[in-house]
This record gives sequence, C-alpha cells and structure tokens, in this order.
Amino acid sequence: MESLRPALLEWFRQNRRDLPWRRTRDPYHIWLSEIMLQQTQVATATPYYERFLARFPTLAALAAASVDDVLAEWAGLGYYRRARYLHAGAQAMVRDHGGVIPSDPEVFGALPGVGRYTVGAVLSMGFGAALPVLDGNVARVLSRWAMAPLAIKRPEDARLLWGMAEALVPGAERGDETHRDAGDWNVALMELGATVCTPRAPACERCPVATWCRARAAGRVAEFPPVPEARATESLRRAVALFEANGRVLVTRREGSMLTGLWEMPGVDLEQDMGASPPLRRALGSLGVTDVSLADTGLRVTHTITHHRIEVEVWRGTWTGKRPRASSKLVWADADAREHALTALARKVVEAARG
DNA sequence: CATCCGTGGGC
DNA sequence: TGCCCAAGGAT
Repeated sequence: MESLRPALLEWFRQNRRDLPWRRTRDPYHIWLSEIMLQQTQVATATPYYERFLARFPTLAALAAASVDDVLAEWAGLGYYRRARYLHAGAQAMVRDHGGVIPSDPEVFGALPGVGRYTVGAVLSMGFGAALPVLDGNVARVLSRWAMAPLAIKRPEDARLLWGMAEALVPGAERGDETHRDAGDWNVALMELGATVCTPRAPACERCPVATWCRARAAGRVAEFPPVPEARATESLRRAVALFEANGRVLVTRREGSMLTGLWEMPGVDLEQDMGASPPLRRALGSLGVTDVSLADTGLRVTHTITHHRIEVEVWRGTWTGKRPRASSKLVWADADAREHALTALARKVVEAARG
C-alpha cells in the first residue's frame, strides 16, 4: 500500500496521454473538459472541446453567449442538459463569484450540473484539492483491486466505492485540504482504467500495480466489476419530411422532454402499421407548411437513442406553390455549418439523402 | 432510488 | 454487425 501510490504516479508520469485539457491548469478549461467527457469518449469529445474553446475562450464569453449558440457548438455530443447547465453555471460564476470557478467544494458543487465527481476532478486538477473522484474507470479499478463485487450504478455500492477512493487520495489520510499529487493521482487512476484496466480484455501484463490486485492474483479479473443486466431497447418508427433548397434543409425546433430546442426536419412518430403520409402532412400543416407534395424516398435511417431504436422513413418534400418560409419555428439550416443545433438524426438523414 | 438523458467508438 | 459502454447529474 505504501508503494502503490508512487508506483501508479510514476507510471502515469511516464505514460500520460497528451490531451488538450492536460496542457492547461485553467479551471474553466478543466471544467469544460470534465463536463464534455461525462459518458463520452475522449476521441469523441476532443474536436468539440477545441471548437468550443475557440468560440468561447473565457468564462465571461460563455456567460455572454446565447443558449442557442452554446447548443449549436454542443450539437452532436448528446446529453444537451450538460450544455445548458454549463451555460447557466458560467452565468452564475460571473454574477456571483467574480467570474472565476469557486475553489470551495461546497460553492462549486452547488452549481448546476456539478456533482461530486466534477467537484473532485476540477478542484484536484485545478487547485490541488485533496478530493477523490469516482467514475466508471475508477470504480472498475477499485472493484478489481479489492476483488469486491461493487457496481457504481448501485447507490449502495457507490457509497462504498467513494469511501475507498477517498482513502486513497494523497493528503487525505492526514486531513490535508490540498496536496500537490491529488490531481495527478485522480487522473492516473482514471487513465489506468481507460488504457490498461479496461472493461474487456484488460492488459494486466502492462499494469504498473498488478501486484496489488486481488482479482489478478486470483485469476478472476474478468468477473469484476459485476455487470448489472442491461435494459432492453424499444423499437420506434418515425417519418420525416426532407425539404432542400440551395444546399439548405428545412428544420423545426423540437419541443417536449427530449432534445428540446434542437433542430430537426419536420416529422411524426408512427404506430407500427400506420401510413406516414397523412400524419406527416398534418405535422407540416401545423407548422404552416402547405401546398407541398410528399414522396417516399425508400431511404430508411436507423438511429439509436437511450433505449430507443428509431427507424426513420425519409420522405422527399417538394412545394407546389410558394417555397416554405422561415418562421420562429422553422428555419432553412446549413447542415454543414454549426450555425444551428441539429440533432444527430437530422445530420444522418441529410447524409443518407446525399448518398 | 430508479429512471431519464444522446451519441459514437470499439470489439 | 449488433451490442456494450464512456471522465455523471438531476429528479
């Protein structure tokens, strides 16, 4: 145990990946990266991170932006509430905290979208706070080290895992509020989980701390952590109307609980055996789009979104009278620009239609 | 406490 | 190729 920490820290210092958010100690940049990386892989988040910071280089710039502009930069990353909370958080910091990330865990943790993980990550990396992190990577590593059947998804197990993580943070055993290794330690633990102690086919032969791993010693690494049964996905049908003009696509702003405020071509959900044309025509009519004809392109786009597998029929729309006009609910969007926050489904449909 | 919220990488 | 899952948080 005494040499476990130095062994992992030393390994990390030799093997750390050169990632954009590791070249900075600016707490705003670190905060942004941590929010973007929630439930999102490094390779996916990286281009978004670069673009986002180019557009909103400072907390003040983010706070001054409109929600729509923030969502437009976020479009394609998913979990859009993250972007709304990020924006609201930036405004709160400008309004109440002098335009900087609060270094007090209580204060920072009170901001929207900032939970215990994000508090530990940003404050340990940005300020050297001796606070733990617990994410999927750390939970997996700890479960294997202890050979304990603990799953982060189960709240009772999560409490135990947080306790284990807390006990390991440099400085914590002495009650120090800060420690120069705290941030590196947290990142090292996550880096180990991401690159060596992976969910499937872990590379134990490359693991710098394999000698401390009880699951490894027992030859039972694959059994930990236990995997809770996956929830089944539900199949849905949907039809969309694709209108194109001058390289632009007609899209409407989504309402309701999912993907609220994002833009997508007009469409309707369909029952299993329902014809698409009449309801699609009605949906267009309610947007003020009349005098059009619709033709089934035969294109079928499949999109999976949190427990729903959506099969989308793509209908080609053409106007028989005047071209549909933009309104508060309807715009002609450039699908290649990031001017509007298009859903991934919308981009997929455009892509499919272009062949 | 269980459920909800998006998307794309990787095997 | 389908399926698992990835640096969570709010309700």
